[in-house]
This record gives sequence, C-alpha cells and structure tokens, in this order.
Amino acid sequence: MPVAIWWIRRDLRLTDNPALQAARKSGYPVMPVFILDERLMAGPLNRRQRFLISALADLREQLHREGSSLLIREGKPDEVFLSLFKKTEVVRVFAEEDFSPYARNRDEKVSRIVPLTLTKGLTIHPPDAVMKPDGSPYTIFTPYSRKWVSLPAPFLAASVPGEFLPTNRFPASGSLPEVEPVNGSTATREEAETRLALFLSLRIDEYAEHRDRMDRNGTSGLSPYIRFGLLSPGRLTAIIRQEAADVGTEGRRVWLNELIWRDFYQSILYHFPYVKDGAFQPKFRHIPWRDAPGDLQAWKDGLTGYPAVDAAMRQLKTTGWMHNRARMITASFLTKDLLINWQEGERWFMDQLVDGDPASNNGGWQWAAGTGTDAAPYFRIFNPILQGKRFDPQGNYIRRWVPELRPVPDEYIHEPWTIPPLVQTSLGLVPGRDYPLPIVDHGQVKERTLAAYRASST
DNA sequence: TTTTGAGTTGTTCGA
DNA sequence: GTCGAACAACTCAAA
Repeated sequence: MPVAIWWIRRDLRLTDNPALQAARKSGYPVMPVFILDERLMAGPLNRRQRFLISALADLREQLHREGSSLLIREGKPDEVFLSLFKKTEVVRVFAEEDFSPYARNRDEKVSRIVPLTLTKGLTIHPPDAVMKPDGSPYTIFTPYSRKWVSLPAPFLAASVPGEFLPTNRFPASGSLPEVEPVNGSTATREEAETRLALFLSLRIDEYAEHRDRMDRNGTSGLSPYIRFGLLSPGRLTAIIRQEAADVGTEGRRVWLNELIWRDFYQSILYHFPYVKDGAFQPKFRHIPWRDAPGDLQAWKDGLTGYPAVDAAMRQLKTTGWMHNRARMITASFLTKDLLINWQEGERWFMDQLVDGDPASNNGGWQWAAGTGTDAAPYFRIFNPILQGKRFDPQGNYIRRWVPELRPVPDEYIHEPWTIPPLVQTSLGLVPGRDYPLPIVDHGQVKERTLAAYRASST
C-alpha cells in the first residue's frame, strides 16, 4: 500500500502543522514517523533530548486517541528511509524545514533516497521572505523587523483539531527510551496550552514591564514548547495580532518582537551558516581568549563570587532554563569579565538548556560577545553587580538559587564581600569560606577586555 | 553615487 | 537621589 510519510522533527503537534497538512493533502494514507537520529541521540540524554522524548510519548498518545499511530525508528535518517523504502511504498516524505547546517545536510541526503517535500513553519516568515530591496539578507535587527512587520502574515489559518489528522492506523512500532521527566517542564500538549492560556490572560500585558525582572514570573515560559513545535510561532503571531487591536498592546508588541528575534537569528544562520563555527564579524575572529579551565568551571558551577551570575548559572544547572536577562548577564561575564571564548558558553548552554536552539543560542552568544550582527559598542560590558541590583532589587532571585546567601540582608546581597565582620559573625557567614570571593575584580577586567578586542580588530 | 541616520536589552561620571 | 552626555569608529540601510 503506498503511503505518505509525515516525518516529525521539531514540529510536535497535530494542529496547524503545514507538514502534516501537506501529507494529508497528498491523498495517501499518512504514516507519522520519528527517527531517533543516532548522531543526535548519542551518549547520555540531556534535558532537551529528554523533553523531546517525553513530548513524543505524549504525541504518540494523541495519535492513538485519534486512531492513528507513531512509527519510531533509530539510526541515520537516510539509512532508515532506505530500509523503510524497501518494505513500504513511500510515495513522498513531508517534513518541516529546518535551517541548521546539520539539518540541511541531513535533509539533502534524505532527499536523494526518497522524494522529500519541506514545508514552512519553523519560522513565521521564511528566511528568504524577509530581504532587502536588492535581494540580499538583512544583518541588522531593526531594519529586519521593520520589513518583517510590513509583510502580510503568512499563515494565519489554524486548522481545527481533527481536520488534518492521519486517519489510517499502522501498527505502531519502535520504542522510545525511558527518560526521567524534565523537572519544571512537563512535556505535554496540555501543559503547553495551559501555559499559553495563563500567559495570555495574566501576564502578557505586563510583559514589557516585567520581562526583565529575574525575581518575577514575568516571562512566558513557553520557550521549550516553541522549540519543539508543541506551539507554533505562526499561531502565536496570529493570536497576538488578532488581540492587539483591543487591549494593552505594549506587552503584546514587545512579546511579538521576541518572536521576530527568533526569526531573525534563524535567518542569520540560514544565510550565514559559518556563524556556527565562528564570529559573524571577521574582525573579531582573533580575540586572544584566555584558556582558564578553572574559571570556566567556576562559571558553570555558579561559584564566581558574583551572586547574580551564580544564581543564574545554578538555575540553569538545576532546571535547564535560565531567565533571559540572566542569560545576558552570565554571557557578558564569561566573555567580558573572564575573557573566555563565547563558544565555550554556547556549548555549555546547549548542553544544559531545555529550550536550546542552535540559531537563537548562537545569535545570543555572539550578541553578548560583541562578535555578532549587532554593531556592538565596545563599551557594552555588563556590570554584574549593577544588573543584579536593577533586575533583582531585593535579591530574591539570588536567595532562591544561592541558598548560602539566604540570610544576607538586602543591602549586602549583591556584594557579599562587603559584609562587615560583625555582621558576618551574626550571620555565621564568612565570604571566602561559605561563599566564594569574586574570582575576578570587575573594575579591573574592563581594560583587559578592551585591549583584547582591540587586538583582534586591528 | 553619495549622503545621512541609526544601531535590543549599558555604564560611568559629573553637574 | 536624578539626569544628560560621553564613551570609537564603523557599517549597514535607505533615501
């Protein structure tokens, strides 16, 4: 029996899914397939992989309820399709496009084995739809976003549940690895919908005001769900734009801007794939980074002696998620204070983050390091103390993630090394013994960093 | 072709 | 405490 395959990669949803819709429209029975790519699933599974596996288990249940099934295979995708092709008459494979260099290479290989149709959907506007009048890609966010906003919405029509479901039941086969659920990020459709509804009803109008506060629950908390397509960016945009006309538009506008940033970095990775391996700006390819494994480890462990940095790094290590503001603070600290190559940070974040995305992560790190698309002013060196005071005024974010600092009064919480000896005694907390002294002096590193960047650009 | 305005999310200093 | 200016020079985007 001839079939169409819906090849699931990072679009784990049954509604408003262009790849699934295209497979359905082919008229052939649709066989949903997920391939556990041996090159992506090697070794112990990180949080992101565990989230993916859990979300897949949930998707499999949804498929079962709808009278369909999920086929799971393991190996190299091209080889998997070759063997599938031998047993089944695969008319065509439908999948959502993916712009990472690895994914593009993988899809190119697969397309030599089976007819492959890639559909839109990873981004709201495809990378080659947002271009300058002369046909070249934007490299600065603001003009990119102006153009983005001026374009008509590409796909507003969300399909009704059930409308495009695969209706033919194949014997389910293959199994998913047993994984520990990711603490704090329940990987189900239901959880995604609940979070979205709560964010839209309770927090989005205050988003512009609260998003930077590390001590508040002001962000959407949707990133892992968008990362794996449990929520589609197209649908989110439709919701925002539809409701923006009525109420509290500022928070909505600012949140939409974050989705545009996501598109922007996907576009950068698509048009400039070399950013995966180094600086976007050639003049910053030769910064004399420090080789300092001890400092790098202290950063990873949240033991730098700067409370805001340490709180953030421990939040990451504990939960797999970090507040956006904290991502900037820790990235600035690694690159500008410790003068350690941003690629070390990029790798660590990809190791730890449940929402880690190659395009956004790379773009964010290059922005922080000043090597990226932004015309990075040389003076953009975050002061980790000031940032802490500004975005965690009472130090509650710090107290949450750095338990040894819990008893410290507000006035010293961002600079525990300044606690007077008498207060140390009454608190029973000695900086240097119970919590690290700063591993670098922020006041001193500035000159070193400026010199290193100057050395690269001349 | 030339010109002009501008560039995510900062920091510091001095009035 | 607040506020505005300085902090390089460069490249990009658009008129």
